[in-house]
Amino acid sequence: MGVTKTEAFSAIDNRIARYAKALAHPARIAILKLLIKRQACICGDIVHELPLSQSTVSQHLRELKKARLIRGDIEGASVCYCIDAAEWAKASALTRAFFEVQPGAAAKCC
Amino acid sequence: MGVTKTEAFSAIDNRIARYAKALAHPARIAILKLLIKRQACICGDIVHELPLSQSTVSQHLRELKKARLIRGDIEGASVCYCIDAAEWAKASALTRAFFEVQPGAAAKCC
DNA sequence: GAAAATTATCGTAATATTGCGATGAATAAG
DNA sequence: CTTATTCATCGCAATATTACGATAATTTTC
Repeated sequence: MGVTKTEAFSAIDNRIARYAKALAHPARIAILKLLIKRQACICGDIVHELPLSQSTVSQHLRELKKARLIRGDIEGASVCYCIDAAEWAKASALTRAFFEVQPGAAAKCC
Repeated sequence: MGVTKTEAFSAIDNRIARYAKALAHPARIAILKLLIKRQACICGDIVHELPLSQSTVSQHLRELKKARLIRGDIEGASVCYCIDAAEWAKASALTRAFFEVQPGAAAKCC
């Protein structure tokens, strides 16, 4: 149904999935990398760096905002985006914890 | 268009996005956790552990297989699934590298 | 104030995702 | 051989995603 049975899964699992969903598109990976690289925030420069239309980039930024990974501060006529450090740390920690469980134990199948 | 401009982004960004997409659903997080927890692989036990129908679980397993994060070995009438250790390590490393760039520098906005 | 620049949002189109029941294919059990 | 078990796949319905152009809302510049 294109609709996820959110309530059927744990809060942690939903949260990891939420972060993963935000990263599930190369454009959003590229945007986040840009925001990190320039440290200070960027506005519509992102549009010029990506091979996508302005409206599409805006939509991706909105997705990232929805996942709380970035913030956008209005700066005159333009908007300044940046990584939300707290949420970023949370996403990083949860994802790492998820991947780090039993690093080698997964090797053998049946 | 529901279609991603894959060719417009770097191989690394596409790869991270591919892994993230596989993790972008709580059911798949739960499945992976199960596979890790039981070390050895499982088959349709997954269906009994999740509040989803057999066909839906099968579809999620297929997604995970598409991302190469798991493998499925036929074991008589049933199928044994397990984490693909090599790919798992790659996903872990790429994701970690992505998150670890400039841990604190993202704090300040404009 | 009028024109230009910067973003967000709306509308549309194409495709993807999520979920389920039903059906198939394969092996195991009787 | 027939029947049950196990799993994948098909078909369907509802919704979501990706992308773009057009438009609207701000703000700056002239």
